[in-house]
Amino acid sequence: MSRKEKVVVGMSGGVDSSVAAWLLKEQGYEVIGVTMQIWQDEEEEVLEEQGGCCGLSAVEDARRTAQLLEIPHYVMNFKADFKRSVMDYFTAEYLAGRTPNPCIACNRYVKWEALLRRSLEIGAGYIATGHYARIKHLENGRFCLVRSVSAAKDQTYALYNLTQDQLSHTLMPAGDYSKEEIREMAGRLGLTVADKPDSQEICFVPDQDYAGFIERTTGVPSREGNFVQKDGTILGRHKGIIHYTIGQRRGLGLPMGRRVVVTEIRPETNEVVIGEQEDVWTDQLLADKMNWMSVPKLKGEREALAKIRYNHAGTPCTLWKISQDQVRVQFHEPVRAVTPGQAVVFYEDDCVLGGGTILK
RNA sequence: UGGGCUAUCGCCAAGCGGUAAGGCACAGGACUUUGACUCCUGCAUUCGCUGGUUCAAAUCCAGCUAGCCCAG
Repeated sequence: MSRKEKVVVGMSGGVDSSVAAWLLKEQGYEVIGVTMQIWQDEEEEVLEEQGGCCGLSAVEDARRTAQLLEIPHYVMNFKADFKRSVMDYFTAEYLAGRTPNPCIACNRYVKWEALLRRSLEIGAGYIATGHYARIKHLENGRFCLVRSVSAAKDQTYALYNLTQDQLSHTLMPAGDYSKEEIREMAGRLGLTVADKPDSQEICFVPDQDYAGFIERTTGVPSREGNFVQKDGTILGRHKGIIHYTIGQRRGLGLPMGRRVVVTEIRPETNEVVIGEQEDVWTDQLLADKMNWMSVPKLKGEREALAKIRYNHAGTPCTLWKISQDQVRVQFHEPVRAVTPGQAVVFYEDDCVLGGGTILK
């Protein structure tokens, strides 16, 4: 007799992963719900009202949902992995003058590495999440992420860094539906989390003060420095480079009479360069730490659509390999605020070609 | 202290007798599984001070105070 395939669903306590668990159960899988403890201290359930992909009353919500779906539910501790791969990386990047994307690191190293490993250990063949993305097994044997059916809610950008091995053990049932449909299903199922707000912001910084978080965890207050113009003219004092990112205009406190923005961060001299809005538009970038998805590697020149941040519709571009791990990108039209540390993800139609980290 | 000029929200700045534009900054909200961006809303019962003239003054007059410029 063929036993049902076992799949571990990462249940955050939100609507998406809850419905994902139900969908998989409907599809005949033996579903096991797992809630990952990644940063929150049990006692701190106080701040956790806002909802979130990785926080809170998460455990309670997930447990209740699992009960309703009649699937087993476990809580697993991944705090050490999360601290090392996400929080420490996050802090180090900011201190180096770059702007990290913690969600991408969390997906790659915590959800799809630590969780997958443990899931395989307990006999599961797959892990699944509530991400809005689909996975396609291509004719060339590669696994590739495909944008979710609704362009309005597509999370492939944050998942570009998954490896082939990880993808081969992954299911993303939510990608076949729109957010509205998911909520509707949750409502029909009577899930209490049906109307839970979407998660947002950095989950491990509940008060939104990420700079304060960095100062608290490192124990080092950020160092003030100068706001300068490209030519070196000093315009004022800044609160420390970790407070800024390329293209930022609010929070500068510079009454210049016009909207000015951060154009460059110089960790060596602790300077933040201020320029005009148009200075922050460019038509090329350099990326490294490439992860290829639909192809084993890049050869020659290639046309694609590039997203340089989570909320970016994408801009057509041409890319070239300049070394085994780096690519140069020429956009067909200027893009705003290319930011070192952020990810650039390439798409061919709806399929993720690959992606990397923006160098400059 | 001879002459001239200027004093309006944190910064810049309209206003020229009829009951305080605007920009920047700032705050709040929307958007968002990162940071940003963007969008929306709010932001001087008061115009350096004190008197005066007017039905009515930030706008006219006088004095005072402060700053700037030119002479010394």
